[in-house]
Amino acid sequence: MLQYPQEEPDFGVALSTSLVLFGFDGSDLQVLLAKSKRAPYEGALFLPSRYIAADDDLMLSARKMFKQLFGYEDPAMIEQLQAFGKVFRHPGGRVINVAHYALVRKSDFQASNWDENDMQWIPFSEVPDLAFDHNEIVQYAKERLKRRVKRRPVGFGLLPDKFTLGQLQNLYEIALGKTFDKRNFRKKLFKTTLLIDLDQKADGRAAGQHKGSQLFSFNKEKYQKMKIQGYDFVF
Amino acid sequence: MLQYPQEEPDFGVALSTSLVLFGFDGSDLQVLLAKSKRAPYEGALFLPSRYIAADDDLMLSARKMFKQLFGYEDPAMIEQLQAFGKVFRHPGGRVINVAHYALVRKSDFQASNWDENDMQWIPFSEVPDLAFDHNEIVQYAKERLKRRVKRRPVGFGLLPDKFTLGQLQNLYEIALGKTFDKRNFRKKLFKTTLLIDLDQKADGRAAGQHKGSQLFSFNKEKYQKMKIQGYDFVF
DNA sequence: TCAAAAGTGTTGGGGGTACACCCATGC
DNA sequence: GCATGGGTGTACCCCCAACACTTTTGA
Repeated sequence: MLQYPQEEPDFGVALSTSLVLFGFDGSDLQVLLAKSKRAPYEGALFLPSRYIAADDDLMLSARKMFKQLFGYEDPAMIEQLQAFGKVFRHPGGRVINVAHYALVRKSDFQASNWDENDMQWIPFSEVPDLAFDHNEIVQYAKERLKRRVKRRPVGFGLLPDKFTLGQLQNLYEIALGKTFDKRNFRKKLFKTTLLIDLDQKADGRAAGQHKGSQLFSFNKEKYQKMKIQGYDFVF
Repeated sequence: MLQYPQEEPDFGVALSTSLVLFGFDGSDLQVLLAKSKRAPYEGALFLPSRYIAADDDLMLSARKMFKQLFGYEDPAMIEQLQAFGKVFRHPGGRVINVAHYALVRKSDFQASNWDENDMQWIPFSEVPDLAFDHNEIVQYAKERLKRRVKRRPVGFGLLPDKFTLGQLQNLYEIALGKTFDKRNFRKKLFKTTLLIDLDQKADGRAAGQHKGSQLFSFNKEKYQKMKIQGYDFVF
C-alpha cells in the first residue's frame, strides 16, 4: 500500500525533548544551559533535556521538565519547535529529539537545585558551541521567537508584572536584533492601548531599570477581548 | 540527573510521516488526500503517510514519499511541520507522526498509480473530517503556508512557469483567506521587480487563465541576488 | 559634576487602501 | 449581446522613520 509501504511500524525509536528556555532580566535576554559531565561532551554546555517515556504526551513531558526546573507549571509561553533527528546516536538505537521552547519571567522564581547540575543563564547572543545538535535547536528557537514577538505580545511574558518602557525596548531590540528610536517605539506601543500606566515610579534599580522611571503593566484582559474581535497584534 | 531523569531511553516508539501536499491548478488551492480502506476509518480521507524506519532521516523519508507520489525529487518547497503525538495508537505501541508539507506545481506531473489508492485533490477550504488527527495537521499546515506566503515568494512554486496576474492573485487570496483590490495587487507585485513580463499572451484557457491575458514568470535568479543583499520579500 | 537613562513633537515621504470604467474574449 | 475577467490612475490617510534637547538620578 502506497500510503504505508512498510507493513509494520518499526518500534525501535526513543524520544527525548530539549527545552530552549528564554529568560529576561530587564536588560539581557538569556538561554538556560546545563554543563555536561559525561563523555564525549564532558564540560560542554547543552540544553536541559530528558527522555520521554513511550506512552507520554509530548507537550506534557516538556511541561513536567519545566516544572522540575522552576517549580511552577505555567510558563508564559510554551510551544513545540519541531522534531530533530540528527541527535547523538545512543548505543541502544535511534533517538528523536522533539524540542520545545518556553518563556519565563526571571523575577518569578529562585534557582534551587541548579548548582548541582551546573546550570546557568547565557546571554542570547553569546551562546557557545553546544553538545549534540543543540546549536541548531537554539538557532531554530531564536527564529521562532522573532516571529512570535513580531506578531503576538509574547514579550510581556518575559517581563516582570511592572516594567519600564526602557526594559521593554531592550527586550524587543535583543529579540529582533535591531535598535529602535525611543520616541517612535513609545508611540507604537501606546497606540496599541494595551499598556496600563501604573502612575508609579520605580523606586529601586532592577536590571535595566532606572530609578524614577514610569512603571507599566500589560493589559492582558483587554488584549483577550480585542483578539476575539479580530485584533491582530503586530509589532 | 535532572537533565536526563530516566536512566535509559525508552526504545518502544515508532515514527511515521504524513505529507500535506498543496497544489494549485490556476484557480483553486488543493490538498492531496487518500481514502482509507481499513477499519476503523474505512472510507475516510487521510493524508498520504508512511512509517519511517528507525534509522532513516526524517526529511529524507518525506522526500522519498514525495518521489513515490510524483516521480520527481524536488518539490518547490518542503519543510517539516512538527511532531504530532496524538496519533492513533497502533496495537504494537506508540507512533509519533513527524508531519511535513510540500508545494507542487500541478502542471508538472501526471497522476500515475493514484487511482488504486483512491487519491484525490480536495479544495483547500473544503477539507472534510479526516481520519486520525489529520485535521489538526492540515490546520497547522495552513497556518504555516500563510506565514510563508507572506514573507517569502513561495507562491510562485505553486504556479506554472508562465502565469497570469489573475492566477497569482487567486492564489494569494485563497492562501491568505482574503480578497485584494486588483490594481493595488498589481502595483504591489510590480514594485518588487521580480516579475518578468514575457511579452506573450495566453493563447488558451488554462484553469483560472483568461485567453489573451499577459503572461509573466518569476525572476528567481534576481530574487536570489537580492536576497543575498538583504532583500526581504514581504507581501 | 559627570554619566546614564527618561522623557518629549514635528515633519516628510512612502505605502496602503479605496474607488469606476472601458476593453477583449468566449459562449 | 452578455458575462467574465483584463487592464488602467488618482487621491487620501496613516504609519513609519528621522531627528535633538532637557531633566532626573546615581555615582
